[in-house]
Amino acid sequence: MAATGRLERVMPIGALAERTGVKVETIRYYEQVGLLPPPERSEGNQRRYGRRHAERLAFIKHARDLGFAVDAIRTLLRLSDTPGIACDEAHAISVAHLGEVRDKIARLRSLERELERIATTCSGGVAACDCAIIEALADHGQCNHDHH
Amino acid sequence: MAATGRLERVMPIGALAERTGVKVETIRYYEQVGLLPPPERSEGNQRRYGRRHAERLAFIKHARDLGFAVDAIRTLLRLSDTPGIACDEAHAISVAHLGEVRDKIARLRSLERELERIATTCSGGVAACDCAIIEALADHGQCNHDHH
DNA sequence: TCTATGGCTATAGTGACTATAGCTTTATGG
DNA sequence: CCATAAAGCTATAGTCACTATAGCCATAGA
Repeated sequence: MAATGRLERVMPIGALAERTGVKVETIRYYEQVGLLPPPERSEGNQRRYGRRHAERLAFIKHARDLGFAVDAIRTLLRLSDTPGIACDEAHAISVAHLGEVRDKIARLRSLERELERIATTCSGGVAACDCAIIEALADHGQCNHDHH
Repeated sequence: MAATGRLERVMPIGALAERTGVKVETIRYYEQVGLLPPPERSEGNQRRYGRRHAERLAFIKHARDLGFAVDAIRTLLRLSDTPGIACDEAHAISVAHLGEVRDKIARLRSLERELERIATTCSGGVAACDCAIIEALADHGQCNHDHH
């Protein structure tokens, strides 16, 4: 008895992992650090997940893929559980993160340019070279680039 | 006696740190992991560095600033100690690293675009919003972007 | 000689997982 | 109905490249 609905949506951790693309160990880790609430357990103490967990984990994965820190995600999740005034804070978090991403892009671009310079100075195989790459690394003065 | 030259170039770890912009703790860490050879010690067991160490540390710092992994730097340093055939391998390392940097830039650009979309959908403060940012994170289907 | 500053070692903490060891549970086929 | 293989469990340690702490010792300048 106690009919559980037409479709049994409950699944073990491996199925959730496969469905969301998050590794089993990582799911357990997210539970441990309080991102994912502890699910029900089977008689034999194994985790059993439902649709809600799958959705929450998808949220977490998406945010992590976007580079949000676990701590920021904790806040975003809290906001998503409190639909009222969520917007302002969520907006601030995204904007701050966007700023960080843009910073990182700018820094990587400047590294790209210097690496290009370094890597093309000596194209390898040349006997007379001893070695431009290593010299470039040794002598920062050659580079007009401020790694801050 | 035992004249040490016109100029005493020997310095303690703090001076080396200041000169190179690498923190004291990080210098000791580099020694521990075998990037920087153990220097001479004073009577009282304090590290005393010379020009060679400063140069090697500058090499390490520059390479780290460029995003080379400590392991890659170990190889580059080995190559720079073996001037003969160094070039090919150094070139390969730089080119591989340049590839990684370009990958990272591409991924960050696509994140930038999605974050822009997310952050501008709801500009904050709007009462009717509940909340576009959080919905965007919850529903990956909205995003035409493949985080791989 | 006193003292402020700096240096020493050893150990633990960071973030976000990942891996391992040594068990127990569950699903499936005979 | 039971054996077995696959999957799950906990607890702990390892990863990378540092960073921080505690508690002690050395050095330089007044």
